[in-house]
Amino acid sequence: MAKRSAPGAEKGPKKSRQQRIFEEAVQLFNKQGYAGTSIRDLADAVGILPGSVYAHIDGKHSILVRLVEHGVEQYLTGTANLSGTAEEQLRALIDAHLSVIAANVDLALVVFHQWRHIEGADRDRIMAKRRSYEQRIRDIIDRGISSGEFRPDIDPPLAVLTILGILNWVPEWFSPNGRDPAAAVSKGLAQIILAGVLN
Amino acid sequence: MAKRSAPGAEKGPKKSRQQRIFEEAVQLFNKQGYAGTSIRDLADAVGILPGSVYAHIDGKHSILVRLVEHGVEQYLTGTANLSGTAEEQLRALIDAHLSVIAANVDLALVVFHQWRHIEGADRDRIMAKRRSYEQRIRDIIDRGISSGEFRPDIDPPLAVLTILGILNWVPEWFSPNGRDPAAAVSKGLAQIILAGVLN
DNA sequence: CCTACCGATCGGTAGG
DNA sequence: CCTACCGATCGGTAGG
Repeated sequence: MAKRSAPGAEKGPKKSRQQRIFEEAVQLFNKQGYAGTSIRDLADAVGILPGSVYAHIDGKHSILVRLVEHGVEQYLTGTANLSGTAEEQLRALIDAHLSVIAANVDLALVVFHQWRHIEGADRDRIMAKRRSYEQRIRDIIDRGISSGEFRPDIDPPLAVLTILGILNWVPEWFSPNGRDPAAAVSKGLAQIILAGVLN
Repeated sequence: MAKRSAPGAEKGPKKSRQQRIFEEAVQLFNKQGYAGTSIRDLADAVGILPGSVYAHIDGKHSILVRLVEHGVEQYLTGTANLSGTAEEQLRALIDAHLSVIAANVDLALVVFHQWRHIEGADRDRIMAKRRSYEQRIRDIIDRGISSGEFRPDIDPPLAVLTILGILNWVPEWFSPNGRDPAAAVSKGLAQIILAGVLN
């Protein structure tokens, strides 16, 4: 009875049931893992019966692929238009990366932990996008070394992995409701990262 | 027939079947996740029947708890006796941490990805050990700032999370058979980390 | 989105 | 460590 309210009475924007399923999947995949989450768990979470889930999705696996791929793409689109000096570009990338994480920490955790459950062509496609993002960082490092902004003794591949490690570890501890807002974390991490690479 | 050879004929040291189960569990948990790995998978991997697995272990969950707890403890024991200046201690910790990872990258991945499947008292106990390790890093940072070795404008909690991020991201890309030996990675990461904190 | 259901697989156990 | 088995749950489907 309380389920259906008048269309104009809802507080937030209307969410499709499919959208609800994806959102609940993020929480459940995070808590129980992909394999440990059943279609029945998902159905319970959105308030429908197990068989009805298939009216909205192709299968359990396609939920995971869509979540991870969409998640990865956010990092790419957030850093599509970098300009300025290498230092400015690196600062902008750090900020964009942390904005994506902070916007949905749970999705970030799904992206980094559950992608191993994806195989074959889906995995190849997603990995290619991740590598493309890593290359974006690599290009900034190379440019910074060439321009003399960054220390010449830096090992570029290792620097990329270091920066990725710092940034991708953030979802493990960051809380949107914690005492550190995302902007403060971004500023602090940018300071540490830049201190390590600047000439 | 080929299964049982004369006791002295084996190449490596004798491994108990229990040990074999734990080793195969590391691989399987990594590939399929804890929930996605069945007792039957484990039994197949060690060459016994599903029911026989319970002659060696208490249950599926106890395998996970033991792997993760043992894994976490390695980081603590590897850094139990640090001495010298803050810089020396930090270098030693980085080296010890990477030695533990390099000794068993797959176990490291299980530790960092599968601990979420552990709940209750087991989880509390393991998390306490993790926090104890983090405090060990924190103490080094604090000491380095006090002594003037490290930059005074460092945010200690953030520095700890940065270092943990760099180190704990290593299992995601490190290959023991890759072109970078563990010692080279340790040296490179130490250089980058120290550059970020040294005064 | 529900009813009703499928074959497969799950963790685990009794008794040897 | 095997034989033989248990009740529970799994992803997914036909037909409405």
